[in-house]
Amino acid sequence: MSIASDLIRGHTDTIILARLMDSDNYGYEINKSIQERTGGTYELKEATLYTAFRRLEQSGCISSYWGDEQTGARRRYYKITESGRDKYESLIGEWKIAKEMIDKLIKTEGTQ
Amino acid sequence: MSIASDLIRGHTDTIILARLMDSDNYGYEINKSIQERTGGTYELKEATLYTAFRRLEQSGCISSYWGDEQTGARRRYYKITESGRDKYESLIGEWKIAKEMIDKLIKTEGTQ
DNA sequence: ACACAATACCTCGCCTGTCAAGGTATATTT
DNA sequence: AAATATACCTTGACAGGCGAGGTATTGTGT
Repeated sequence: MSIASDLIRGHTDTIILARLMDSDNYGYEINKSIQERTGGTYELKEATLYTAFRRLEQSGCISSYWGDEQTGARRRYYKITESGRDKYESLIGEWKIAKEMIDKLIKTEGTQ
Repeated sequence: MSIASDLIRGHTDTIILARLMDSDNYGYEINKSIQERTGGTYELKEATLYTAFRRLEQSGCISSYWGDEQTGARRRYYKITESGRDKYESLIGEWKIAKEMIDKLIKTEGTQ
């Protein structure tokens, strides 16, 4: 397994929502853009990715529609909803808190 | 559930190992020290804590022994092993990488 | 012409970690 | 006598990640 797969767990939704903040996009491309951002270090597994899409759609954070490609494989595009944008902002906030908390917790120096 | 329980997932082992780097300690006290460090914001649930102890002991990161208290409830003390110290250092390294990676992945700005 | 890789989607079932809910036993406080 | 705090533990359910499998279309290499 790669370096940090378990550490990323719980951030999948945030990562996907972030990719949809600027513009609609489809699964395969979203995944590639994630790989590019980490220089190939990290990639969402397809099963994880599509599971997350279902979860996010069910909870109203994203909606989906089929693209009208004349050629090539069909693409399902995802669009972030207003509620999804709110969710993203709140997840970002949680991450900031969690980051500080973890840093506090994994250091060896005594309290204070 | 509290703010960031799912985001901490995967760091439990690191958090526990960190608490044992300086000195041996027992479960209940370890958990209290974790609560104190976050000002009560976060606490490991007991089931999670003891599951983690089993896991860490099985993988050779910690060893355990019963304290010789003359009074009060019995205490099982945990001691970090050499291999546990190595593991801790490597987990810290992974955290640094993961932290940067997540920061890259959850931002909305374009690549580069 | 034919095989293979790449694009693009999807599901099933296992594994692992978390945790609610329950339990035990001792010591102290009310 | 009852409640609280200390201190340990297990069981079973649940959720997320992902390996392994699948479908269909288009482009590339020989």
